[in-house]
Amino acid sequence: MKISEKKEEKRSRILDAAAAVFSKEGYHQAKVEDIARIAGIGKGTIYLYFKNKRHLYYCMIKEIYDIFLESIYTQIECENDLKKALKTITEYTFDFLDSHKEMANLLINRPGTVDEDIQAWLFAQKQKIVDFLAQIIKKYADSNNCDRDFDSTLVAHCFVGALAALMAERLFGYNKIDSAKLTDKMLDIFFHGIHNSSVQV
Amino acid sequence: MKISEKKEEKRSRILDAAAAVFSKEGYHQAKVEDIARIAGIGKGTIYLYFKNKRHLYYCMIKEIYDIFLESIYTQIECENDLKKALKTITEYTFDFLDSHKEMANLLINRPGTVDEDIQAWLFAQKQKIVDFLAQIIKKYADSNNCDRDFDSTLVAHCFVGALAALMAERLFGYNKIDSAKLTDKMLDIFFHGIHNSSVQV
Amino acid sequence: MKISEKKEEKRSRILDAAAAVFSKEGYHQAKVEDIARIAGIGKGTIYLYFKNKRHLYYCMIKEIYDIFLESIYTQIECENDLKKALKTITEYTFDFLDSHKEMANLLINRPGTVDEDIQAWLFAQKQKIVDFLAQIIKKYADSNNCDRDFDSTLVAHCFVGALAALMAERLFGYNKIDSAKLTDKMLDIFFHGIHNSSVQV
Amino acid sequence: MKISEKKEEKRSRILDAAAAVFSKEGYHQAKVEDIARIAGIGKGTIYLYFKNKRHLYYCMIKEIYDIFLESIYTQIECENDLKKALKTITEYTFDFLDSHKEMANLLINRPGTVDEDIQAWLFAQKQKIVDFLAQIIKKYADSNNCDRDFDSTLVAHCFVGALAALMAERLFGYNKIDSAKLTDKMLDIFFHGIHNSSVQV
DNA sequence: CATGAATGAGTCTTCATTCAT
DNA sequence: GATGAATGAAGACTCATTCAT
Repeated sequence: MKISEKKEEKRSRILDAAAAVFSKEGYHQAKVEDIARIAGIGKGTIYLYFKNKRHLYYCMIKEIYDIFLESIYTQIECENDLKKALKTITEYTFDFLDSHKEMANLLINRPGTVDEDIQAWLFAQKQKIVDFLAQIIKKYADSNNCDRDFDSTLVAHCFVGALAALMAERLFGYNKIDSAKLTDKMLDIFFHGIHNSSVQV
Repeated sequence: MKISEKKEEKRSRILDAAAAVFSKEGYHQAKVEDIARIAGIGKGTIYLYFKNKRHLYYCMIKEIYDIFLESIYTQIECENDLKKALKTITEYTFDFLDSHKEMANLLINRPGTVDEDIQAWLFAQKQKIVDFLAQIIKKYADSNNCDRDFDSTLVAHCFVGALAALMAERLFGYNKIDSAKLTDKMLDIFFHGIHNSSVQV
Repeated sequence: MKISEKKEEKRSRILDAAAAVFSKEGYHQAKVEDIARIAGIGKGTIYLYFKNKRHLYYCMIKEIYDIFLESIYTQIECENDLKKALKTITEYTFDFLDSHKEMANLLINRPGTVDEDIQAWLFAQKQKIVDFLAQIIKKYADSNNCDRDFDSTLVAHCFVGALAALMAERLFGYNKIDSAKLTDKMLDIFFHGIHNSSVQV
Repeated sequence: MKISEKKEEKRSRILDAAAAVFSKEGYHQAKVEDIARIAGIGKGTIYLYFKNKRHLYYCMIKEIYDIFLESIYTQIECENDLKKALKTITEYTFDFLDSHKEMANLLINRPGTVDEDIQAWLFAQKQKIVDFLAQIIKKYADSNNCDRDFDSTLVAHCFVGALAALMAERLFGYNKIDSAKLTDKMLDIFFHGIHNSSVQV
C-alpha cells in the first residue's frame, strides 16, 4: 500500500512536471530531461513510469481530459433543464481552464502536435463531448415539442466550437469578465440567436 | 523582369511543396530535404528564398491566409445584408477548405506547432477575422435598431468558433452534405438560436 | 556451514542463469536484470556475489573451463598411449559441448567479446591446453624414437585448432554423426595425414 | 567520375578508420565518433555512407573477406598440385594477417560480436572457404587413386581450424619464424601425420 | 541479508544549415 | 545562381550500479 501510494505520488509528480513543460514548450521543444529536473527526479526514472516521451504526453493529456469529462458528467447527469445544463457546462469549462491555464493553451492551440494517433485520440475525445451534448439537446428539443427542425449534432458542434473560441480568447487576456457573465451572454446568443426578435412581434 | 518572374515561380513552387509536406507531416516531422525534392530543386536553394525552415513555414501559412482573407474581403466589401454576408463567408470557407484539405487539417488541428511567435501571429490573424466580422455584425445591429443588447465581438468569436468546429468535423468525413446546405443550417441556428420560438408566439 | 552452503548454492544459481543468458544474447546484449530474474533473485543480490557484470562473466567462463579442464586432466593423467589419450580428449570434448551447446557457441564464436583482459585470460587457458597436449605428444615422440622431427607445440596447436573447427561445425548442425566416429576419422587424419601412403610402399 | 571517385575514396577512408577502431576496441566499445575523427570527417558523414554502426561493421568485415578470398582464388585457380595449392594458401594467409594484424585479431578473437545475423554471415564465409578447400582436396584424392578413404570436407575443416589456431598464436607473438617455414612444418604434419612412418617401413 | 526503485553517464542517430564547387 | 556533400549540435533512451528500506 505504502509503496503503491508512493509510486502513484511520483507518477503524479511526473505528470505535473510534464504538463508544465509541454505546455510551455510544446511537445517537440520539450526535453525529457527538463521534465525530470522539474519533477525532482532522475532522467531514467521517467522511463520506469512511461514507455517513452510520446506515451508520457499521451498520459498527461488523457488525465486532464478524464478529470474534466468526469467532472462534467457528474455535474450534469441529473439535470433535465437544457439551459441549466449548458450553463453548468460552460461555466465549469471556463473555471476549469482558468485554473489550468497552461494546459488550456496546450489543448486549444497545439492539440495534435505529436502524431496522427494522438490527433485521432483527441478528435475522438471531442467527439464524445459533442455526442453527449447532442444527446441532451435532442432530449430538450423532443420534450419541448420544438417545431424548429435542427440537427442536434450540428448544434452541439457549434456550441463546442464557440466555447473553444471564447476560451482561446480568454487565455490571451481579453474579456476577463467573470465566467458567469460570459456564460450568460454566450448562452443568450446560443438560445435566441442574433436576430432582432423584436421585429417579429 | 524575366529573372524576377522565374524567381517568383520557383518561390511559389517551394511554397507549394512546403504546403504539401508540412500538411502531411506536421512541422517537426517535415524534412527540408523532402520539400526540396518535391519542389524539384536542391536543398540549398530553399535557403536562397527563405531564411530557415521556420521562416518557410511562416511564409507558407501566411500566403494561405492572405489568399483566404483577401478573397473574403473582396466578396464581402459591398455587402450590406448581414445574412448574405455571413452566408457568403461561410460557404466560401467551406469551399476553400474543401479544395485545400491538407492545409485545412494543418491550420485547424496543428496550428501553433512551431513556436510562440508563430502562435501569436496566428492568433493575430484570427483576431483580424473576428474584428472584421464583429464590425459587420455591429453595423447590422445598429441599422436594425436591434433592441437586443449583444457584444458583437463575442458574437463574432462564437461564429468563428462554430465555423472552425464544423470544418474540423467536415475534414474527418462526417456530414458531407454540400456546403450550401450546411451553411443554411448553421446560419439558422446562429440567427434564431435553438429556443423554441413557436412557444413565444 | 549451512549459511555458506546456501551462499554457494545461490552463487551457483546465478552462474547458471548467467551462462544461459550470456550464451543466448552475448555479453553486451545480456542484461543483468534478466540474469537475476532467471536466477530467481533480486538484481542487487548479484552484486553481493560478483563485483560487476564483467566479473560475473569471467567467473562463469572460468567455471566452465575449470570443469572441462579438470575432467580432461583426470581422464588422461595415467594414460601413456597417445592415440588413446587423444581419443579420450577428443571424444570427451565433443560430448562435453554436446551437453553444453549454448556455452559452446559462446566460447567458440564469441570468445573475447568483453575486453582485452578477458581475451588474454582466454588465450592463456587455451595455451594451457596446448601445452598439456604438446607435453604428451612430446613424450610419445620421444618414447617411439620417432625419426620425424616435428615441433610438438605446433602439432598441439593444429590439433586444438582442428578440434575447435569441428566443434563449431557440429554446433551448426552439420555432421551429426556420433562423436566416436567423428573422433576416429579426425585422429586418422591427424596420425597419418592425407598423403597417399600406399603409393610410397 | 571525379565525384564518384571522391566518394569511393572517402568511403574507403571510413572503412579503414572503422577497421582500426573496431579492431582495437571491439564492436561495442567502439564509438562512431572516434571512427569519424580518425577518418578525419564529421560524425554525420558516416551516415551518408552507411546506414548505421552495424552496417558499417558488416561492410568493413565484408571488404576484408572479399579481398582475402578473391586473392586466394586468383592465386590458386590454375594450380593442380594440392601441396603447392595449400602451400600458397597457407603462406598467403600468414602474410595477409601479418599485414592486417588488427583485423586478424578482430576476425579471430572477436568474430560474432555483433548479432546473430553477422555471426551467421561469418559462418557462411568460413563455409565457403572450407568448401573450396574440400573441393581441391577431393580432386587430389581422386586423381591419386588414393586408397585411403577420408571425408574431404572434414579434412578441410581440420585444415582451416589448424590454420586459424596457428594464426591466433602468431598474433600473440609466439613463433615469429617466417611464414614459409611455418607453412612447411604445418603442411608436413597435415600430409604425413604424426605417426612414426619409419616404423612402417 | 536481500531487494528493486532510482539514477545519470554514455551513444547512436537525425536533420537543419552551410559552403565549396 | 544552384547544388548537395558535409557537418555537429542536440536529445531520446538504455542499463549497470547503488543504496535506502
